[in-house]
Amino acid sequence: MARPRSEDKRNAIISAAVAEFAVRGVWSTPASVVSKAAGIAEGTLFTYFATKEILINEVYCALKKEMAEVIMHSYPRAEDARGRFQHFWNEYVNWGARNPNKVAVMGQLRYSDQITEESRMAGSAPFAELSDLLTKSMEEKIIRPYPIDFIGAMIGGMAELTMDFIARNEESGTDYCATGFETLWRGIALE
Amino acid sequence: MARPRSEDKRNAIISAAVAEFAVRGVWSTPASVVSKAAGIAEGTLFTYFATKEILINEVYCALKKEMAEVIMHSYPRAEDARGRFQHFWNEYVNWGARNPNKVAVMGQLRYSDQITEESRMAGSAPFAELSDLLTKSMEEKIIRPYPIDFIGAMIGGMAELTMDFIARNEESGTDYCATGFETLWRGIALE
Amino acid sequence: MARPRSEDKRNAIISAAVAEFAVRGVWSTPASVVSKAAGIAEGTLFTYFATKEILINEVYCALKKEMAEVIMHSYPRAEDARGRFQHFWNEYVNWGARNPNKVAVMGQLRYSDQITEESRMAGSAPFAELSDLLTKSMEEKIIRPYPIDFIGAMIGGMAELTMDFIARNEESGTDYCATGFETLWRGIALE
Amino acid sequence: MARPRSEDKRNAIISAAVAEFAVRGVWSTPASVVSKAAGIAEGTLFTYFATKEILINEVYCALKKEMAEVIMHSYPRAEDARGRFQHFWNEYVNWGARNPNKVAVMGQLRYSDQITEESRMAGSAPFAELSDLLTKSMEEKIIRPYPIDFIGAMIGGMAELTMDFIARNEESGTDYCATGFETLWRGIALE
DNA sequence: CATGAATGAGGATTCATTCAT
DNA sequence: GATGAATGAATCCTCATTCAT
Repeated sequence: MARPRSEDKRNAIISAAVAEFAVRGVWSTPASVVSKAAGIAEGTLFTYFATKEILINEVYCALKKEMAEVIMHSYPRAEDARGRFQHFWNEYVNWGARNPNKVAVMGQLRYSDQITEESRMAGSAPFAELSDLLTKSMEEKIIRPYPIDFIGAMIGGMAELTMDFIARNEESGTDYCATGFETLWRGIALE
Repeated sequence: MARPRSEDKRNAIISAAVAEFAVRGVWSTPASVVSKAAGIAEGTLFTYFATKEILINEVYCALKKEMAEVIMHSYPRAEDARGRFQHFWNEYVNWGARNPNKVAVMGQLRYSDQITEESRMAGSAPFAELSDLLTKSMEEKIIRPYPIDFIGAMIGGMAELTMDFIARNEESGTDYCATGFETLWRGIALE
Repeated sequence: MARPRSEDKRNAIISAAVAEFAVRGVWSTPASVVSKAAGIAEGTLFTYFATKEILINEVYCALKKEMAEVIMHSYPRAEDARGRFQHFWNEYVNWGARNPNKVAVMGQLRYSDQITEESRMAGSAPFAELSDLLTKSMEEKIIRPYPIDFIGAMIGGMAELTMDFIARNEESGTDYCATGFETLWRGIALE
Repeated sequence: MARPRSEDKRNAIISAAVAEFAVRGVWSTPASVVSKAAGIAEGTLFTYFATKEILINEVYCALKKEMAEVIMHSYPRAEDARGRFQHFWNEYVNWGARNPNKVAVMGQLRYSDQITEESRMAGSAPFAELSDLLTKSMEEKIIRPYPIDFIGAMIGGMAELTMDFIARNEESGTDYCATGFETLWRGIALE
């Protein structure tokens, strides 16, 4: 299967898919709506993504990749553990607050069984450094000795919840980002 | 008098819907699959639930109601705040761990815009006492003065994540229920 | 098949059917709507009329019979041909103008192939005397020597059209009934 | 460019619809029967006519248009009023006699409330010249001063009835077309 | 006999995917 | 490669009729 010509078109499709999926729901959005939103013909979509399921998986991976890029771009390898956690938290939460559509789509996809194991692995790869940070911090008794994936899930879950609050309560004076991080940190940090 | 409408059949439909929705996804499960699983004719489903959307809302309400019953059944009004939070946590988390299907369906439904405002209100009504507990505890400086709905969301989110871990790691020796609660409590409690 | 108990209920069903058929169309009106309008249970309708098709045929016959009764009730056997034609015309047209629902339903049924030959014959029987009048008038050179069924159809068609105009233009000052008859009579009368 | 939408196919659908509607009734003919008769897949019908209701309206307009073309094609603007009326009558009646299916369908659609006001206007537009003829003839005291729409309805009603007789009595020696016109003309003409 | 729940064969669409142009 | 018409299986829902109560 040769790569189709235009990378631009591929991206347009993914963007359109995210926008439509967020509003209409992943499972209720016909492929034809995505292609129309992307400004291409119905059939063209299938030269870029052979099936709708593949498109969905690619959307998932694209979103994960974008997230990773945003977060890792300025990852402060020089700071201490807490600082690095906070950096991760801030970048992730703020990215989510700025991109509620993307968060909504990730929410629909995260536990879907249409996402292949392959996609999940591809999606989590860019976060390896974070995983390292977790392991090291635990060895150094900075955070509590709980199962790593459980802590990871708690961080992720709390962050998503937090970005959701920010996006839905823009006018509120509360600094959900800071509040969320403090709560989490008190929960997992030693001492 | 004709055959009365059977409460059993209604329940069978809801159970079947939960089972199928959990496995195939709410939006990908045809009404015909639900009726077959419930052991009734396709048309019969629609004498109990006029549309699929209504069925979905009723499933949501039924699940919320069941959760509330399980949790509130033995709610220890005599204990102190922490004890009552812990009771809520334990009952909720363990119910979820025992009923991963139901949790999966609730997860798909929670943010769906097919759930009407009416259903949401009906679903949250039985949890009024919990909401009280939250307010009072905050007034009494037992928990931190964060926005109540934010704290509520954190409790709910952490609990769901925890029950998910229990269900998926049954063999593990970790006491996720306790770990989760401690983490949460350190995060939100004052002192 | 024994005749079911209540003649009242039978009539209620037919009235309800006429009312609903007129508004919603014969073919778009579910039997359940008719039974509800008649104030009986869905199943009960079928003890009075075994199938919907039979109900439709019975409605047709009932309407024809009512028309005949109204027209023939005061049929002036003493008058001359023109007078008798005019009587027929007036009674028919005015009945139709007073009962637009019934006219609408007859209009839908007249050419339907769901009306059996049997129903058609039963429906035309009460008009035998009129048929006689036509034959005699032709023999006596009062009306033109055209095929009798053609003249009959012209009378019927003009009358229906006229009653329709009356019903739909109640406020108009025009005496459609007289105008229609004059037009018809000039057309078919000799001299 | 993809396959262009085929005008032939569109026409085939309309023809098939007329044929099936005439035999089975407009409301009792499933869309699937029409598509099969037209030799296309069920889904294809809906790329030409988004809903069955739209198909029905298009059938109505197509029939009206065809009628108008047949009648107006050789409209004798040079002749006197009676001649022009007669031309209209002859063309209309003979077209109807040759196309009993189309007449049957028009009969079902004429008073249906599924025909939109838009369709009715589109359908009556080509007959404007006829409407003029009516108005002028009345001003010139050629026909009687009755409401124009009433006269129009009488002409139409008598014509339909006449074409119906021709179609159903082909073997008969009677010249229904002439008989019908004479009857009508005596009825509406002055003098 | 009256009731209305139960049934399941349709019926009008919808939509992922294919394929002629 | 791009297009969008063509396809037909699948879906939600309707409704005439049956039958348990």
